[in-house]
Amino acid sequence: MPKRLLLKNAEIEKATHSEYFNIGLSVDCVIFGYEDKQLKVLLIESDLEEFRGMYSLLGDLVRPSEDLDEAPYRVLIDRTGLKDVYLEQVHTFGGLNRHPSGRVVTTAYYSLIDVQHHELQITEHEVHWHAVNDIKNLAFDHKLILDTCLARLRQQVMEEPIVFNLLQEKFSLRQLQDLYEAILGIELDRRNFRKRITLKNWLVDLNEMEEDVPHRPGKLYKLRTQLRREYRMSDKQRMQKLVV
Amino acid sequence: MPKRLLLKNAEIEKATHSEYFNIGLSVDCVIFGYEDKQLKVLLIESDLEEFRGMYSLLGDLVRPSEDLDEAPYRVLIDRTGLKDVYLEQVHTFGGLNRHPSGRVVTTAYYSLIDVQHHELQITEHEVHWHAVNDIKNLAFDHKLILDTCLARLRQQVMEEPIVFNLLQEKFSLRQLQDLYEAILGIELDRRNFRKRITLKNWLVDLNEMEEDVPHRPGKLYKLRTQLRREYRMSDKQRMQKLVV
DNA sequence: GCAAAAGTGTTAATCTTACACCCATGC
DNA sequence: GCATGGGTGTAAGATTAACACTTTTGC
Repeated sequence: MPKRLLLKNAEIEKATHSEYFNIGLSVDCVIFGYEDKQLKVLLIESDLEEFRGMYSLLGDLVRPSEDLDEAPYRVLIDRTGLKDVYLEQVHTFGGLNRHPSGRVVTTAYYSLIDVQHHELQITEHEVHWHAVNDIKNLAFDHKLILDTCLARLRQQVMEEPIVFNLLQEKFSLRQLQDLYEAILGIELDRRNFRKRITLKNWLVDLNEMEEDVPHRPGKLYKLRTQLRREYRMSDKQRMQKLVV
Repeated sequence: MPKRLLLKNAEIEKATHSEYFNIGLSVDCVIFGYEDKQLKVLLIESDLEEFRGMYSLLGDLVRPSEDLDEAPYRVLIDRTGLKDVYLEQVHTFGGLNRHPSGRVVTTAYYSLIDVQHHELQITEHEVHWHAVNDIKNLAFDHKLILDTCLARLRQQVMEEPIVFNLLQEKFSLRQLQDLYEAILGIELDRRNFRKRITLKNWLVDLNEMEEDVPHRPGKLYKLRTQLRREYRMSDKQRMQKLVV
């Protein structure tokens, strides 16, 4: 007899499977910043004995009454004081033994923030910026998570104007190029770079110049206002916009 | 006093947060197939009262002792009898009220299978192929999941030789082009299509001809063996290969 | 005047697109 | 012999890659 013909309601379904509601769910944030011409990521010294002396990403368990996509915002606000950050879900890691506390599945997000943002406050003194290139290993499977997010960032950066979240509002083309080079890990031709950026029509010429540079100052630009609005949003918010 | 300086061990950490281990985790599979020049997806009539008469994706709760990435394989084997399928994790959906049974977060995968595979057996008679283009709505948030997976498939298809998982081993260029058109929803120029495919060097000419076609038969090709090995693997397996 | 970086254009190569005719087969 | 799709090449346009010199400023 095909049991599927008997409709169940959701309450019965839940009771039947209650033993399955026994997996922890967390989010981990790869918070990228840009400083000293290097791509950096915010890490905290692990507070677990098992990973003494190692660093880990910033994350937290998802609360039972919070949307999955809200959790990384909470983490960002708690750890950096910043809201309205750019956030993108990347991948969910669910290996059986990835966490010593038991079964914890984690959804990884990456975030781009301006390290000079006036509201940025990293209060905990165990939290620091680390150059991505210098990171050899991390607690848990966080090195894999970092690598996955970095690969995704590199891919996205070629297509959409998201890197501006890593810069202050005003920047020169040289600063922008340095940033692309830091993210992609390659050198770019200056003329071709400027041509491509111009073609994309992302920028507004501010008719201002750099100041206090020990050489000929460059022009300052900013991201077009409409794009800045669009690409400071998370992918979730963009997705909702698509639906409307 | 900064509490973070007191190292916790994992056991204490778990005890502290036990109330958080109260979220269900499931996987949902968007199983794509190709038949009658249409992209199809495998759906089941919902067995929940709340969604009576609606269809939903094939999914299941993740077992406490199973890797997240193994769960969709189990679903595939249970529902289709197929193993070694192409599977790719796409996105995790964790809205608060997405499931009437309570808090269930789901990780969506898409899969590509050959509807003519000799081992394919869809035993449950509530499970059927549906043309993707005809699907207007689904139970839960499954329409959103389907759309997200379709968008990802369209993107991947342009870059990597994965569509061959939807075809039998031998195929003509016409069949291949029809498939691309079905997935992308656009028409392609035959000459340019053949040129691009030739350039990519994905195919081996089998020196065989189509049979039983009511017109001039086309040549048959297959995917190069090495690529077939690589791209029948899931992204998890490919990722592991990268690490080695 | 020298060091440092800004700013700028052209050419060759590659890739993409659009497009039309003859050919082989089944009926 | 006719209907159906198989098979093929070329030219124009767009994109990308490589490459060097002059200008402006701070010191």
